[in-house]
Amino acid sequence: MGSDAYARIYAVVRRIPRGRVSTYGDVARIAGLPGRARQVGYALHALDEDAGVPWQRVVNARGEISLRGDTGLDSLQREMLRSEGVLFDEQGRLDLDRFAWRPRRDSPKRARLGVRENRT
DNA sequence: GCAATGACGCTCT
DNA sequence: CAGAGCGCCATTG
Repeated sequence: MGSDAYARIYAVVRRIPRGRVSTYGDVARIAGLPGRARQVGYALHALDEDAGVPWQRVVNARGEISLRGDTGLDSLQREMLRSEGVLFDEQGRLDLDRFAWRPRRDSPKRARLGVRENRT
């Protein structure tokens, strides 16, 4: 534990703006750990509550909350995201084309879809 | 050190 | 579009 990889992962997650989300695979890739999406899951699982890392902004590539329901964290994550303006459909999924965070380059396509601001 | 597990992802059906 | 299968690799028992 205490590995440098975890620190990189946390640093990337901290960069995700409020009202946006990223995926495990994207976080891994941005952190310089391509193909290690699962390690992102381990890192977030071992995370403390008061670590100041917005773990709720990380979802899987389907735009769905990937937590298992037995801990109750899945509902917590959905609530936190909803309070940030991230909307879920009836299938419990969010639209990655609208809410996915794309660092280093802002796609005009996404801007056209109305992501530039979150107004309830 | 081997086998099973998992907050994942991509491809094929 | 949904489900199943396979690949991936750090972590755990």
